[in-house]
Amino acid sequence: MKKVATRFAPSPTGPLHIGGVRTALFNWLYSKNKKGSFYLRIEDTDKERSKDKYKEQIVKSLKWIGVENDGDEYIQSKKINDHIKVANELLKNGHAYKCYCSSDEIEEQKQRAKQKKIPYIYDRKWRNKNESEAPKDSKPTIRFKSKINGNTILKDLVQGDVQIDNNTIEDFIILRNDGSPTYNLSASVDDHLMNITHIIRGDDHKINTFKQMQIYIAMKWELPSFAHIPLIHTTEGKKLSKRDKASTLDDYSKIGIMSDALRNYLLRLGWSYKDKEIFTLNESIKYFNLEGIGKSPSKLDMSRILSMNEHYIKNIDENHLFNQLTEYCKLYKSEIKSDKKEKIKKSLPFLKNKAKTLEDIFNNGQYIMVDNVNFNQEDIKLIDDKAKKVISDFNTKFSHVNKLSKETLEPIVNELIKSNDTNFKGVGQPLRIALTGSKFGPGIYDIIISLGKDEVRKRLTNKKLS
RNA sequence: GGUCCCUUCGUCUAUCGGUUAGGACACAUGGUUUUCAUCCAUGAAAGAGGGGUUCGAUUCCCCUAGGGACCGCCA
Repeated sequence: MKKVATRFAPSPTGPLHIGGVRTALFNWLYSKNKKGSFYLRIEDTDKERSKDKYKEQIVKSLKWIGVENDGDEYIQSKKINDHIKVANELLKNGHAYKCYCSSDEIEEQKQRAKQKKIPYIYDRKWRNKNESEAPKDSKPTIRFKSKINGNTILKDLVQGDVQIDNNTIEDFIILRNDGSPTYNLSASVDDHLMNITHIIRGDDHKINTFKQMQIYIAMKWELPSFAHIPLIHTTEGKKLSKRDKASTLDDYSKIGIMSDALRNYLLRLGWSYKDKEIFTLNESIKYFNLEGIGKSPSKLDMSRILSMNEHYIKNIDENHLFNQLTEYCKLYKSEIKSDKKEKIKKSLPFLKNKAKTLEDIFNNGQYIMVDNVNFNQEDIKLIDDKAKKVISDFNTKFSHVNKLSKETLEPIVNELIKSNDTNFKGVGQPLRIALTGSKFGPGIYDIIISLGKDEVRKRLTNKKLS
């Protein structure tokens, strides 16, 4: 058995969206499961649209989600000569021919086909014409001589046997009239040269596969296996595109989605293993297979992403969570001041309890991170004379407490409930507003302990409360 | 329009001819609770339609309908 090799081959012409990330993930997982290799190939032969910043974004995205390529990135534009060499070989052995049609001529044919509502397919005009009839001063394109008769069966590892009439595949261009190779040529040559054994890619490539298979066959190369995975759809049911909102990884990381959670979500989108929902990285490598990939497209569902993230927030190691949080704050919010870090870390057990995202934890922990309380304009109105008395009464008794814990604080609160003839809310709410600026938030004892004695006393004597 | 693909709760899915069609998210209700949450329990919720094949079809085949992808000298 040949060693399994997969690849992910994006073109750096736009930001990588999560459909691409999932394709990369599946390729990577498959290769790791088979103890094979996974390569990253940058298909940058469209010089006009390829941008370095997109390439960097792609590399960064894959790294973020945990997909690592073996070896260096393969830069397609550096291999153009290999592609041209193959084109010439195909030309020499009769599998390709020169086409002298001008682009205007082709364009006209397409228009005509559109008007007549018949499918456009290149009319193979130059397939059998003699070179001597070629117009002068006209540079030809090189077209692949596709099969006209019979049919081809693609044994797709996800979709099963897919049969197509050969005459529906046109004589596609492999070399432009400027001599540069086109996608189908470059991709097949590279896949062959890289010894790719399994090509796992989006369903939208299926027609290309039939073209590329013909190149393989004409060159007498050993065919790789193909697996076409269903596309990810938007909630409207259309193919996800770069223009769609919330389609890049950054769109998710900036709202505080963690990479492990998104990886797990993407893994389960279109793939399943029994009833298992949560997969560690190692488990996903261990269980991933092509049989588990479904045949129908799946829609993106934000609430599932959120709940997956919530699961990870509540279950991962707290040190790890803290690191993720500090990194997140640094990147997208404001860096947590060093004197607040320890307080935040200790408070994570309850801060994370009501969070679906890192952003939620940031918001929940805001009261610890700030030096001065930001009062909610509506909530501060709840501080009436009665509340003020509760606050100052509490402060008096609190000043005698040395060790902060629920056990030492609860008696004080209970006393105040009695002496002020109120209920827990009558005490808890004013204190919460005084300490955090909002009537919503963590439990009052958690707040007090997280802030520390000095900070609590400082906040309880805030002039805005008197 | 042509070619190809798809179709189980709202969503992601399990089922590989015999199940009260299972799980998860979301939703609803109840309980716990000091606010907001968490947590726990319960509930509602699906085989697109029609033909076959079979003792028996969600499962296999065909047709219809609906949805999607592709149809570049882009990748």
